[in-house]
Amino acid sequence: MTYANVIVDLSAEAVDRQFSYAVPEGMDVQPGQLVQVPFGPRTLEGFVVSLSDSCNVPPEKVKPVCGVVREEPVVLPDLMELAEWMHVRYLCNLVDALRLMLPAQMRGGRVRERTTRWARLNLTDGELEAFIAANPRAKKQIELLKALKDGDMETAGIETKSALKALVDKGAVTIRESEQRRTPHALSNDERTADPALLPEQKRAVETLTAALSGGGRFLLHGVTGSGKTEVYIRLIRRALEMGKSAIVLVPEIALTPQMVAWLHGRFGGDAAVLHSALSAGERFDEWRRIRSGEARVVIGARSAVFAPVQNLGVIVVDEEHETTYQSDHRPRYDAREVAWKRAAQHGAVLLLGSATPSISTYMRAMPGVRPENRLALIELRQRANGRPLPEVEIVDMRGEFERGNHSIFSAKLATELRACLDGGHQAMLFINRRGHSTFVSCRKCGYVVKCDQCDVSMTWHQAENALRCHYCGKTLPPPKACPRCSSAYIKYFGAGTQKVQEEVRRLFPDARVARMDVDTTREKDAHERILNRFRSGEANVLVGTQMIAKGLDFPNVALVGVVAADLSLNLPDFRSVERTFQLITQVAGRAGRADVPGRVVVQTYDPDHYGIQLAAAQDYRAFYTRESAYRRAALYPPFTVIARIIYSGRDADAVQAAAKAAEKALGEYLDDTDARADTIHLGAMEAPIKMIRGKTRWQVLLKLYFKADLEAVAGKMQALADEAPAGTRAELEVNPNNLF
DNA sequence: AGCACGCCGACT
DNA sequence: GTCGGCGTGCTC
Repeated sequence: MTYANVIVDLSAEAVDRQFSYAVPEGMDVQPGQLVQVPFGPRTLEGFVVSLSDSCNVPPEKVKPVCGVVREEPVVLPDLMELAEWMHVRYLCNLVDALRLMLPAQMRGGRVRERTTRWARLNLTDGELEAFIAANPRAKKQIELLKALKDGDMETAGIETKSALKALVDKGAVTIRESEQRRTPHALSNDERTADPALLPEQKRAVETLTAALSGGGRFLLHGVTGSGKTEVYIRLIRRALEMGKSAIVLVPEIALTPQMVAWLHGRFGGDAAVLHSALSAGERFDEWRRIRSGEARVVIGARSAVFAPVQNLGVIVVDEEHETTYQSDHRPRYDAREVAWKRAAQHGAVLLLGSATPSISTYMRAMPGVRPENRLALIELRQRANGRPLPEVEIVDMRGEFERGNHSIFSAKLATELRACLDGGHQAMLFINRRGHSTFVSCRKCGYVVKCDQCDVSMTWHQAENALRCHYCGKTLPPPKACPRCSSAYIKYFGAGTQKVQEEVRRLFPDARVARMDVDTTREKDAHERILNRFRSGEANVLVGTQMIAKGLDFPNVALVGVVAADLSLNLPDFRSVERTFQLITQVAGRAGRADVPGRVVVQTYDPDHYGIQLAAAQDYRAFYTRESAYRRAALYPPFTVIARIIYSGRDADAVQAAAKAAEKALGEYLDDTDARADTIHLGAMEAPIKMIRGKTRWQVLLKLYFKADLEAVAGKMQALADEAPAGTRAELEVNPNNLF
């Protein structure tokens, strides 16, 4: 007797274990398959994790597998192993990890191959004539038969369905099915673009990397903006394909990197598959199948593409490695960079992390003294591919502007540069890391600031709908006419967002054609592309935007980049705020001067001496790394410690606080009992920096762990505490989260 | 996750 | 006296 050990497709800790089912005679069940099994009173889908000839469950309890959802296994052995690794690493249910391995719609059999049905003539010429003679009155049928003599027809295109049915019943016509792919892009190989020449630096990088294709290796490609990292990826992938291997390219967000997609498509044509959230269920499924079958061997996608079912993996590229989107913010809370590391190791593949501004923790692994198993080899590209120098960056002290009576959001310097840029027929990008018009609304008499009553954040004024909006829960309010606290009429709108910048450009430069790109203007489908196309074509000559415009864009005619308010991200209550600011300024500055037009960058700040801003302006990553890592080490922040927290939330503020306090106490006792106290800093229970979101009070229990601490054990304990959150409260464990708000 | 079993309050 | 609240336990 064969038994199938199945994980049922239910995400609950209580059922996240193997259940054994008998495999009925004649049913072909394999590991990795999706099957249907009886579970209590109902029938569920489940993943077969293994087969065995015996089982240790009383025989009367064992029920049979009732069917297979798909013939071929959906989770290949390597991905099964990866899921098991994630289950341990991220303290998630195994089923949560398994679910990532296939398109969501595939579970529950909600998508299948799309098939086209074709009608084919099943008669010889002689039989056809005999048919006509025998059925002279069947005009429609005869017409159809004659049409089919010229070749098969799609049944969808045949109007006389009754005639077709009659012919099929008589055996004169047969129906065959063919699989049709809903591939969103069909680029033939002859549309491919040619290879540009490589600089010596790029060439050496490609050589080093391709040498590692046979045995594997881990690399950090640190290349200044515009240094041609993409070209290095492409050459490496090409060599992998030549060796019969496949490649995965991870990008932060497909919608924001249309150019990367276009480049890969242009170079790899039909060998490339794209996975992104905007695909329809059918398209996603078909792309997945193209990868699964080996038809597509280059996969590009956001973080979940790290689970693409490629065979014979040769390389995983993680572009813009420092981006926070590689960390999932919901369960399972995996980090695609870590998963990529693990998956590359499984296959002896090359892992290539690329960035102009690597995260501090990644760069640290490329420094001497790191243990070999954690080590990344550093490859540097110091020159821009076009031979141009990096753009010149000027810092403007906005305090001085204010003293000189310039209360505008543009310094004299930025205004002059923008004027010159437009007069020269060039384009400009203005970056401000905040959407909306005014960032907060406050009473000049009593200092009251309008906050969302559901969230602990100030509300932003949006001009288009003349409403105050909360950027956390989306709630809107009409702007107050008088102060809600002191009734004074002196209500003032402070701070600037993208809308205000756009408005000011229009006011001060009537001849400018301004496009704006932020969450508000890109809600509609394809809006990203439309806005970028307007700018690329020159229809717009100023692009105002949030971080969306900071990454990866390559517009040759951009001569000026303005960072309108560099401090916005600097003063956030998070230990990574300086790192974020440095990355943003460096990245956005890199958008200027990418082709023949020299680039200029103006950075406006109220904190001009801050090292984050100074070193970003100097575009000196190494100096920034040295400074920032010294700070992290001294302040015991990651990557020198691990921060773990349980975040409690719920409508009942007292219950949330009590739950957090109880967990604090339980955790403290655990640390004492296990002698882990010395390896950790127990910061205890406290209100979260944002005390409320969507009407739910938030408390956190914070812990820092030194390297020597047993992370797995302590995090396991914290997960157990989170799982025991009392009714009415929710608890979530976060290990090194993206932000600590 | 569901669903059943099971022990204490307000109601036809 | 019953109907039903949701606490605990089980699903191969």
